[in-house]
Amino acid sequence: MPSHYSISALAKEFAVTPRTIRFYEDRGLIAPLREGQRRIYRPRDRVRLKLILRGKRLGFSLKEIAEIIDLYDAPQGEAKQLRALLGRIAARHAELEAKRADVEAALGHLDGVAAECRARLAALGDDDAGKTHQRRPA
Amino acid sequence: MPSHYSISALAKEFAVTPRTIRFYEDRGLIAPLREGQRRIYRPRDRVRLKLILRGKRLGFSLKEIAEIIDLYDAPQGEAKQLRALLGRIAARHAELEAKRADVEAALGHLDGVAAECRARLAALGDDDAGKTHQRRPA
DNA sequence: AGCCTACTTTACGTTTACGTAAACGTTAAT
DNA sequence: ATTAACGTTTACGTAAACGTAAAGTAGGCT
Repeated sequence: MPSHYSISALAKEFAVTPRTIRFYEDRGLIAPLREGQRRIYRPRDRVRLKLILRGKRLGFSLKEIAEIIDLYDAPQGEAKQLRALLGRIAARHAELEAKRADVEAALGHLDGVAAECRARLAALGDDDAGKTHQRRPA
Repeated sequence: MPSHYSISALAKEFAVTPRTIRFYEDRGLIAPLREGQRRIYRPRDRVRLKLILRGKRLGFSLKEIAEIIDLYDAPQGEAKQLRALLGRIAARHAELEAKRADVEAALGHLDGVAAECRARLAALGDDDAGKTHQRRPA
């Protein structure tokens, strides 16, 4: 595991363009070191990029992602601040639980359609309708 | 449960603007009846809207959502088409599973930060650090 | 030296998903 | 009869998240 990366190395690893990574930096989501003009990414920068992309996959905006990542990077401070932090964490937790519920619902719906689909296939006299997902009949 | 809805009724129920609903229609995601000029939404249109908004919350584009909803609305056809449909359903299923994994990972990460946060609170001599999420000490 | 490759900044272009304003029709209430 | 509430179409505006092109820099190879 390298101790630092070039922008194109990271871009390649996560299948994004350098432009994208620079854009995230412009929005304050990531802050690599500089060696002259060039950007040097440490492992922690790599982790941040990973978190950013996961956030994107979950449908968060870059602004929201910035707030979420800040949660991770700020577990210092006094009791009062820590309490406030816990509050914001709880809020994000609730959001994620809601998102999980959405995923479950969508999966349930989809499985329902799949079942109906296989049923129709079976009704058409297809003898191997379960190729894709069904358990083998005992 | 009403047998049909006006655009503003639906808009209010789902906390979106009429403009949004018309836009979805423009993109072919929904197709209400017309009574003269006015749009009349049946329960099935309401369901579609619900599915659209869930898709949005999960980070799908309207184009992807259109394809997904089409899966739900097309479980007819011949064996060959049904098999193709099952294939597309399986692909979407995999996407959703991946999304679920992302949610789980994010929740895990978040819980880790929360735990660390509570630990620091405790270390600061705070006696009630678990207000937000922790189980009561026996 | 000359060229290639990777990196940089600057800036304008593009797509998606709507917001917003204009101008108008229909029904219901005052 | 007029105002209000709700609906319609058309069209331009906008924020987010990049794409893309231009023009320059810096190190390495031959």
